[in-house]
Amino acid sequence: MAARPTRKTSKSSDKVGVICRALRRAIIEQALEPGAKLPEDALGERFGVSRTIARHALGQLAGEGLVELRRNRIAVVATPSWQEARDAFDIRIELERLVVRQLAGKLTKSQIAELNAHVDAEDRARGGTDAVSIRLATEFHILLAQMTNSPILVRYVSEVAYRCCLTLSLYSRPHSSECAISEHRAIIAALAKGDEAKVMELMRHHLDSVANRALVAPVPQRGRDLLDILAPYADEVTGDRVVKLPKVGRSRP
Amino acid sequence: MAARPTRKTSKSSDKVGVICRALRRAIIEQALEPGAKLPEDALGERFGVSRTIARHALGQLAGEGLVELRRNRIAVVATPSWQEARDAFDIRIELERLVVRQLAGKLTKSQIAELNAHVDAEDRARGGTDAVSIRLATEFHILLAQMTNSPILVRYVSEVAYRCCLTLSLYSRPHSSECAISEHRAIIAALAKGDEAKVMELMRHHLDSVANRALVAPVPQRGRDLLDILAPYADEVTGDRVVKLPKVGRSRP
DNA sequence: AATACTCCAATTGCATGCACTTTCAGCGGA
DNA sequence: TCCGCTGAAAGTGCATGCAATTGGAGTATT
Repeated sequence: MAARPTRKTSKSSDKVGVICRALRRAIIEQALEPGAKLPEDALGERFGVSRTIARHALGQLAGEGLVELRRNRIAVVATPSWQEARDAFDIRIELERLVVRQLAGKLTKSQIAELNAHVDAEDRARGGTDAVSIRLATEFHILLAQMTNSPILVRYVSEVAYRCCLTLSLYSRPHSSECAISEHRAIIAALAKGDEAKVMELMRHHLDSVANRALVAPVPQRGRDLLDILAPYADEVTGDRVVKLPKVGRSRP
Repeated sequence: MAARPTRKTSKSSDKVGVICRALRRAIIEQALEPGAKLPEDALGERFGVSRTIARHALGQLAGEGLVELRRNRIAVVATPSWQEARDAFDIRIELERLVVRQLAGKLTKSQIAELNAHVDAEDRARGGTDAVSIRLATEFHILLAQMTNSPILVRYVSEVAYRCCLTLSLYSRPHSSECAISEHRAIIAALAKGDEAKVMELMRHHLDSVANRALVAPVPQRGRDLLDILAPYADEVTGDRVVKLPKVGRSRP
């Protein structure tokens, strides 16, 4: 009757959230490379919402460090420097050691089964693209974090893991997932056994080797980074530009 | 000279940022208690901007965990559960240990002077209100983080420190700043000496004792928490409400 | 040919308006 | 007296419109 004003409000539209998730995924699967432009109009049109919503979503992603938001300029997918990437991994190591410390010996049978199932999926995806492997590997770590039942920890682990994903697409050589997968299995085993010290060390080693495999060159400053290097200097100058950077072949002409 | 289109674009209005900072500060100084309502209209009017901007700012703060955003409802200052507070402190300990690990033995003379000056300020503020003491103590930790030159670390330490501030106002007994201040001094000394292990242990002990002083009761579930406890249950039911919570004396009538 | 200038299209910054949802005071029935 | 109902007020969700800024192609100048 007229007495039921909202029939299925539970469908909480949450358009901003939807767009955030979509963009996040697109970014970590490298469908959107670092530096890719994200105009509000285009996003809005693509997702069937107004600029307002797209804008709001970009704001959230900027808060997570996945998107760079410069005033009056088109938003772009973040391009972390090599040092920032290293910092992100350092933080991630500590956070995820905390995760496994809290989890060691406390997992239920069904949780362990769930973890194993996920790694099986990773295994199955080995034939597919790198992007999918990387996403699945990342989701394994997020799954672990979720099992702590600590929303804050989940948030931070997710964020920093996504950031690390982003850097993989920048600095990584072709991803080799074999070792990552076996290390995931080792971590599950140690968690089940409840060996806290062991699993913390395993996690450190795992993430450290991922980082070292990813961040190959100490500070190579490849290609288009030149633009970003000069950006802060140019921004310092308030009114007029210093040099008009000659053509350096932007990501793609 | 009509050729100078932008005279001082550096005045980047950044209204959203201004509001965020203002609200953040109001929250950590307990001018806005947990649970306080934050209607978009009111904020917009207060800061001389439109609802759009206020809304955007609330979105950012929600991302930082300082504000709770429920669909179609007025935003409120976040009310972390006791467990979330404990989790936040655990994360904070690990992050700040990372900070001092990176900083040990690497501080310049002027940086050490800056830290000492800050603690002096904390000392001077001992006569003032708790709110200011807490804010200064928190800012000491953020200052440390900034000296790592790692934007990511700064962001996470700041966020989690603000969250902890929030919990202090919920669960803390009257703040006694003496020991905190002396511990800050001890940390500076150990940093200057470059004793990495020592300073990491100092930081752990410092934050742990702050947490223990703050989170006194294991899980007392005081007063208005009742509402929050029942909230998820009520939300599960889509259409109609289960019970109409009787008067429980909301924050203030 | 290379550089500087100008102007227009593209895009963001922000406010406002409308539809929908929640809240709550007031009213009527048990 | 207590409970449930109802309608208006308050508040959010979102789209759209306008002003301001930026980027860059085209033109003028050396």
